[in-house]
Amino acid sequence: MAETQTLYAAFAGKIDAVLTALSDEGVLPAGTARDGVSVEPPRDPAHGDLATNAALVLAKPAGLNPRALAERIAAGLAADPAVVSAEIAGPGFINLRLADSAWLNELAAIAAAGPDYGRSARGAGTTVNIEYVSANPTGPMHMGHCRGAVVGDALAALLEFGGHKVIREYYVNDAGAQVQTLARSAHMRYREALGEDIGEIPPGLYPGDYLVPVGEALAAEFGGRYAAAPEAEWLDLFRTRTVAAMLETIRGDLALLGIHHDLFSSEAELQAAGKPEQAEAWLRAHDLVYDGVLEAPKGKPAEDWEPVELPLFRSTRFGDDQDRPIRKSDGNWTYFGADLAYHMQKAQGADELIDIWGADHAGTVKRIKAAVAALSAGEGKPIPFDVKLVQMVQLLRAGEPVKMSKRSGNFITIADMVEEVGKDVVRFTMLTRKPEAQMDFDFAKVVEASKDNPVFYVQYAHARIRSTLRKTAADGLAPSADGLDRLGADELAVVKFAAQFPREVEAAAKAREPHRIAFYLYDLAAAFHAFWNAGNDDPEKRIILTHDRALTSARLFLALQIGQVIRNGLAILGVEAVEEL
RNA sequence: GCGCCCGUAGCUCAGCUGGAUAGAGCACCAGACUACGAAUCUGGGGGCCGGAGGUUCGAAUCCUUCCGGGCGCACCA
Repeated sequence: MAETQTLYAAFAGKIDAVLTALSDEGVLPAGTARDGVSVEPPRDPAHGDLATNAALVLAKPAGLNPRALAERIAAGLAADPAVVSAEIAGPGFINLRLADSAWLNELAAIAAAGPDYGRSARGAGTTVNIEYVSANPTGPMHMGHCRGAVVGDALAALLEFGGHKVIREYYVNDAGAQVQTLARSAHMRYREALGEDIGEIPPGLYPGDYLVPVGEALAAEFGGRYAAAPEAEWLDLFRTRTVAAMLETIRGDLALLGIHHDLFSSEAELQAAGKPEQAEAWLRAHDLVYDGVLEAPKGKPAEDWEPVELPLFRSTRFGDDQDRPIRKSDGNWTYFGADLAYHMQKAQGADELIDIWGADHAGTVKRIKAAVAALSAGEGKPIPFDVKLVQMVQLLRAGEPVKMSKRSGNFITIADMVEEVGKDVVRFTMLTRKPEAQMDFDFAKVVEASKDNPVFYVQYAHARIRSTLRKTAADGLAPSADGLDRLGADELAVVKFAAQFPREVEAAAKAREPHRIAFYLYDLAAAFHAFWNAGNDDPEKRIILTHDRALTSARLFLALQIGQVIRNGLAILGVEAVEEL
């Protein structure tokens, strides 16, 4: 776990040192906050290599003219040997131009860190629990689960790379009415396996034939014992068996996407352990749960609405629109009541919680946030908690929406998708849009091998690099850092882009947005392709120069490191970097 | 009616949590292959960042309000 001192981090430190010096001289008031000070590449490369807004941000608290302050800071920075020039621009930006050696050193840093290049200690080892997928264990994973699964998994990897410990968790809803329906459906298949003619699966039960093997297994295990027995004798048993079988299926489906959770938490076990009761008792003791009557729902005509007294959580105190029941009128826990206790349980094993939910659950975000906020007090510590909503994916086939009918059990499964287009395409494509925006997934487009398909574009850049290295290795040419000072402007442009990887990772981790890595990789691939193609116009710019082995080795070294950065980025996304297409 | 998300080039989308003249791809126009992999690259046109106010040195970004689209709004999970 090498922590690389990256170029951007190094300059942030240098700027900070200059500010400290100015503070010592009395130019800056002591204790002036430096939070807003940033170091970033300017949008326009003509402005230089790095820019800082330090003077703009600090001018006001220091009571100074921004440009005057900028001159003091720029003078301090210009003294650094790695800085070729420090110019003041616009309202008070300081633009730095760096010596080529500074960038070439970064290339060496990539080589030294290898797969750890870009890894950050920013997370400071704090534990983040990410709950994602958590699909009901009533059938195979289908398309609707896919995006959240990929986004959650990539976010987990991103946060790990960003210096957090991560718990990947799956909440198994094995306690409600739906899993009882599942058990009854399995019982039908069980009777069928025993030779009974069951005809059509009755409406309300799960018709999918994925339960056929479950029925067969039950028949093999129990024979005819429960065929005509009253439900009370087999319901729990069949539920347990069937849920276990469904979870096996789901684990297999997730594995196809390269997803492996650390923890599967059972709602039934949570309830059996009395966790919701404990939560309720604590909340009642703090006047956060009371017995009350909900208002009739608005917006829809409430035909069958009846006022009933229920135990209500005071979520309105935390910004929700309505207090929310934690138990149903039959005394059982509502989904929310159990989920509340579940979040308390998760908080005990982590410093921070993240839930990845489908957008169709947006309406319940406020209440669960309210619950975690309330329970923070009970845990004696604030529990940072974020719910990431993942919007719908519309499946298309060459522009035409794919019809899916859940009722008939005819839906596109994740296994179908992976089989048709491959894991890497599914994962990368799901990450080429910010999660909160709706998205189309067109089976025809995602397998297209062209530059408007980012997966292939990035893979192609990597494959080109690997292909070049294979070819030169066969000729006895090896990458070498010895002649790096001979690299020119075309090479440096790519290096400068690659050097931004660590800050992209940090920014993406901070924002919890893995899709940024996908976009960055696309841009990095573009920078490499541009560099490559310069060799088409001018043969002297090709990587392989038969008349100059030293320069070839230096360029190979560059290519090797660009490939490394692409691999590191793809690793975060869970996408394999291929050797050839 | 209420809540959440979205609205950026003709189309599909980025925009580094407030920075400089708003960027990519597709499409369109004009170019680059006797190949280190052209599945690529170079150049060009194309914008009231949905509208209107506000906050400040500075707004696509933050606040208010309207318009348009999506999702949700029960003791379902």
